[in-house]
Amino acid sequence: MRKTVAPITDRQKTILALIVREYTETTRPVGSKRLIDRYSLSVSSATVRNEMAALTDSGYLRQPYTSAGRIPTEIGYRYFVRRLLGDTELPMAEKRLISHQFHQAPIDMDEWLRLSASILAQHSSVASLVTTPRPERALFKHLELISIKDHQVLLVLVLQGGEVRQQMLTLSDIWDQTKLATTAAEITTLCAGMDAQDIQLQSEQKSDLLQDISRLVAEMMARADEVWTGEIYRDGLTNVLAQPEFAGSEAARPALRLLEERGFLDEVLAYALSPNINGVQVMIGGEGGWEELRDCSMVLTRYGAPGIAIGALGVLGPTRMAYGRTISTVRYVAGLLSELVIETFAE
Amino acid sequence: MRKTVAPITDRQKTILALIVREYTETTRPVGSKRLIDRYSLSVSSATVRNEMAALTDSGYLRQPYTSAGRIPTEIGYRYFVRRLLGDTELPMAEKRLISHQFHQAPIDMDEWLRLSASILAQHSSVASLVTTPRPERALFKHLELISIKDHQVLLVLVLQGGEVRQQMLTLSDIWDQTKLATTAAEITTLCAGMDAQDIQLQSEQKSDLLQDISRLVAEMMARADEVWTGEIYRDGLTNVLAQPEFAGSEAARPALRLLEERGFLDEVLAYALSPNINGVQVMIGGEGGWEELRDCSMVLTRYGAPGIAIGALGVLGPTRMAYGRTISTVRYVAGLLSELVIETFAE
DNA sequence: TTTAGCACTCTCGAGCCGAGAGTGCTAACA
DNA sequence: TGTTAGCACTCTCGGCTCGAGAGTGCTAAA
Repeated sequence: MRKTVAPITDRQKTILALIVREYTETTRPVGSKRLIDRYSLSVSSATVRNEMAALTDSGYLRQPYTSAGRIPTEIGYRYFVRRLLGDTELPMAEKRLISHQFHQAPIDMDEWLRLSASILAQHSSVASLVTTPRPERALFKHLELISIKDHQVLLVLVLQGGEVRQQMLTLSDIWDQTKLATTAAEITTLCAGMDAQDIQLQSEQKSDLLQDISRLVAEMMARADEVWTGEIYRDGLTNVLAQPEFAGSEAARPALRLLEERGFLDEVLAYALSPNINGVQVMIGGEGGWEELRDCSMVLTRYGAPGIAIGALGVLGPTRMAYGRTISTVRYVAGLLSELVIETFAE
Repeated sequence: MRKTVAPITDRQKTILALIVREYTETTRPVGSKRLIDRYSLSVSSATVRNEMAALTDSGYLRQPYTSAGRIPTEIGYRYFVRRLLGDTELPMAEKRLISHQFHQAPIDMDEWLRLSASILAQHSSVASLVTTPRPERALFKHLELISIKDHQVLLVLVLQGGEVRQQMLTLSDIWDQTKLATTAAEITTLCAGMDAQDIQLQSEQKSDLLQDISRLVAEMMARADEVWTGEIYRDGLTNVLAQPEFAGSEAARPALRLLEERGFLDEVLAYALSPNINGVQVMIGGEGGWEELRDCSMVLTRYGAPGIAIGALGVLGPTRMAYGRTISTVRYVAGLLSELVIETFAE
């Protein structure tokens, strides 16, 4: 299996790239004849055959059955994406189109996210995934306590960056709105700009209602840090089903099923958001160890700005996807969203 | 086509019910022989054949091809659901199971809704749909204005019932936090318990910042009334794909696609929420005029309590679904959610 | 090292066929 | 008049064969 390091000639690179390209377009195994017919290669089909045999030995290609055309293996795709695929830019016309859609929409983060998901899905005929942005570390901004009924109090916590979290709580005693407002104002002053830990620490010196509430606030902020409670916008799930390789087969179902599972989403998002990862990430054929994604790939990236707010977005499609186009679309949309995040949240 | 009014004997009713039942279990056309084998009918297969021929003439049954078994038509299903299907109750054991799952979960409306979607989906192997609850008419509760940066102000609007809506706005002048807080408090006092229209009306007598803000509040509340901006929880989309009648065919894809379309969801939810509709509604085979749902049915209902908060939930599955079971599950989950809404929001 | 030629392999779709399930009709029966 | 047994007939479905076509690997010559 360590054959991946096998040397690969320039001509083999060309052929591999052509096969990936041809296969992503036709969804059929690519033969030597087809290759020289379609692309003006200066060698004969026999030579191509020899090179293809070599690429097959090295693990970059495979044959679905004896004496059929070749299909890229996961290794082949990976090599293609990492080495052969230059940094493709989205054509200017498409950029303009997308940018136009963005600036037409109402100025509302929710709508922008929904729109991003929709654009990604349509543009590459894949399923898309966009999270809400949030600060890397939740920082306290403002607290409000609103009496709803008897013991019931609505706690509204505003984080720096404008994220709002609410929670209903039941107090053991009854407090009137004035008292609640005073308490909220007090905490707002005391905790301004603090993170979960700071608030937790200093809550210990307080007493009574003040202590209870600020401890709860600390908890809410800690939760905001570790679990992605934000919304996840999805779109185009059915695009994947429309792909010819999944037609009439059940293969796509488990992959789509995964997009409904919180555990999977948390893991994937955590990966995309991890600070040591930069740029657009491509996971080919379930690299992450998710058996269900065998015939699928994901293209993920982070967006936003460190210190302000970050989020993740990405795409799930067949392993045979137009990586160049998809990657550049994902990158471009992430760029647009980043700008919007900065405009909206910067302080 | 007006044959639906054709008289139908008791024996025919029995046979229709058995065919629906048998077909939902086996997914195959049901023949006369199979029917008397499986169920102890006191007549011969020839008699059953005669009755089946009559039911076919009347439009309740159809044959996929000459001399095959029978399948219920949409008319057949509709008759079955409206007339033959009594008010089935969920078995006690299942009720207990579901209720247990509910009371184990954390006390958080979001989680409950997510859980409801998941229970509905799993329990009937269908795709499910659950909206957040909200008051029938948005009523003002509390307003908060938080200075974020220079001209940027975060407006947090709390509606009666605890729904929170936020919006970022840019003011032409710079106001400090104290001034903003005073303004917010003023509006909070003035507008307590009002609806969108009242606020709109009285905003005209005010001036300056006060007028701008309260007009904006009125707009936000009006929007809350007409468009469902709340989250819609979905689950089990892939369950539909797993149904044998959709295996290896593209038929289910357009239906699932519909569940991603805002326009469809808005219409369906508006229907389920319309006050003149009561109880569980069944839409068979795209009754609403949605061509994409030809082979699908929806089971929808409202939940919550009028005057407090209401929401909608439902299910989308193949026309051949276990209506009894599905309807009672939908009804039961709606009941549980209603209780939770009342507990949480009642005042 | 490249290429032409060739025999060989394997899939895919079409066509064929028999088993099986189910029907409608007829005639007898209660 | 409603029910039933018997029967000839119909149609699908799965398995089978088979030939066309695409593609290969090998060999030998350039």
